[in-house]
Amino acid sequence: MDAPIKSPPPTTIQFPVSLGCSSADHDVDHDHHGKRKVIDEMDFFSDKKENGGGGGGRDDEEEANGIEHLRGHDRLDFKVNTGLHLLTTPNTGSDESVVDDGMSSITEIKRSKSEMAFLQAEMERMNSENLRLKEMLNQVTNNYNGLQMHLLTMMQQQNDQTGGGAAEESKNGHGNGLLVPRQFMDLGFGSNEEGSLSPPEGRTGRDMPPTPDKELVGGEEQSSESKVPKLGHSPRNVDQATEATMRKARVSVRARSEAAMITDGCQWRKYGQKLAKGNPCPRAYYRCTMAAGCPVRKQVQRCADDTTILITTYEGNHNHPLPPAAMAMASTTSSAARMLLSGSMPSADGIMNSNFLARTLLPCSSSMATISASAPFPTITLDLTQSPNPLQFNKPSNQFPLSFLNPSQNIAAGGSSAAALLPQIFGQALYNQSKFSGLQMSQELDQGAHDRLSPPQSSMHQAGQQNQLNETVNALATDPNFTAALAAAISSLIGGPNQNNGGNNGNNNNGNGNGNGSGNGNVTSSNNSSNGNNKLSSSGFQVN
DNA sequence: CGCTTTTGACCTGCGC
DNA sequence: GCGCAGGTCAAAAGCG
Repeated sequence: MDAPIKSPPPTTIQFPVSLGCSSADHDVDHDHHGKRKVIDEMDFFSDKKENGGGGGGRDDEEEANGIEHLRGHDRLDFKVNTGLHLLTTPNTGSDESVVDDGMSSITEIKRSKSEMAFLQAEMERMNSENLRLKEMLNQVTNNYNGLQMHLLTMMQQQNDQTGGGAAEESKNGHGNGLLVPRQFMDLGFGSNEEGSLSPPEGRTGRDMPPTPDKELVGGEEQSSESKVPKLGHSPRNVDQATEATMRKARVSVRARSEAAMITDGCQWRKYGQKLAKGNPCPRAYYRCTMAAGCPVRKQVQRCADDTTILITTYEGNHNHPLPPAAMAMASTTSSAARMLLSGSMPSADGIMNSNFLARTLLPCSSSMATISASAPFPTITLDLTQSPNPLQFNKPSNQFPLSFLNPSQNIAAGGSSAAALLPQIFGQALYNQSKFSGLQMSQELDQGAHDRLSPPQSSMHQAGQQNQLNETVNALATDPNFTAALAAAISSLIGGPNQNNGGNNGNNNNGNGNGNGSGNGNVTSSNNSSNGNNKLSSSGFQVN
């Protein structure tokens, strides 16, 4: 309920990501890169107002009146409202018993006025609280960004010193100024990893990425043979080991959707499909086609137990700038992977550490972020199919069914900006967690950077920032109000208990559709119907 | 015609 | 060594 924040620009926490990406941007992007239109995708970023089915008009009204922007808070408001009403009920009764009919209307007006005043006061209170939370988040974000920038700057300088800088620049296609976007396409470890950025080599004519992991990883493959990376003795070893594992680390996102796949802002090309054992639903393999040689891949498969659950597994880091819509998910998965790796680095207790982190991240739900130790590759699973919070409010089943919502529209329309921030919340929280949990790693990294950066003040400066950030995050993590608010926001955004997919994943029809102008939302669960013979109707598996 | 998807074949790792 | 399963390749087909 941050409605009263009137000026649109500062309505949200200002992440470096340009959240202003409109669906139009998205569409444009798609148009640039391919003619294909996405037909049936679970759109994490469209803010198509699902509840529009029952209350589209209501939404407009409320937004126009500035009554609600965050639905989660809306629920809160509703509760408050209800409570007030209940409290005033006795008065009403007494009034009725005493005052005759002529006076009743006046009394009623008075009562409604006082009620209104109450509500307004309550709203103001909520607003101020909301603002306060936003400021806190802003502060954390700023600290984080500052630190991130600083680290990247140092890494860049380090690269320059080691001769990698030029390559880095040429790869990015920009100068130093690209640090900001970069931090979201690849959180840290920018330097050596770019071995994978080598230009496409002699693959056959198509736009296929030149090399699968083996070639991309190259010499690092040996180091990644051991599933759990060995901690090197030098920071650089740590860096390389982490990079190698980073490519093997996977981030799995479970989301409830009947759409064929989620729209995460990237462009994917399907390169294979398999029937995995134990699951009648085929597993589809995609690789990122936004840049030649991008090592990022993803697997999409439906859950065998519940076919409405879509499991998307990401692997690798993008080596190219991403559109804002893609940055959210990319940063989320990248951060999750980093958290996973940093948490699992110290061999044995790593898993526990990671679980602890997951729990710390989402105190009200240990099941939202789980880490698999048994998988061949370290995998972190973000489960968006469950309602983690006992505070979960009953919401209309159509409300925010499956999508993460489109940041742009959320902001532009003054809609649920928190929804737009969810990936960032995940990503940043995860990343922060990874930093603080795997502290020894980050410290070593920092140390490694410091070793190459003579100025002691830089280390002091960074240490100061680190401490500040540390304190801030610790304070936030231990602040039950914050965690509760965060949990409430997340739980209000992630599908409620009854995401019955009513209206057939209307999450796809955000107005003109996200990158797809044609009939959408008609996912006839083609997966299920056709997976027997390993065939999928094209309508059911359109890719960006 | 160019691009994407499909799909059978192939490669690789792992367990027995 | 063999079989199995996961993952990838690439020719063919489909689509706009």
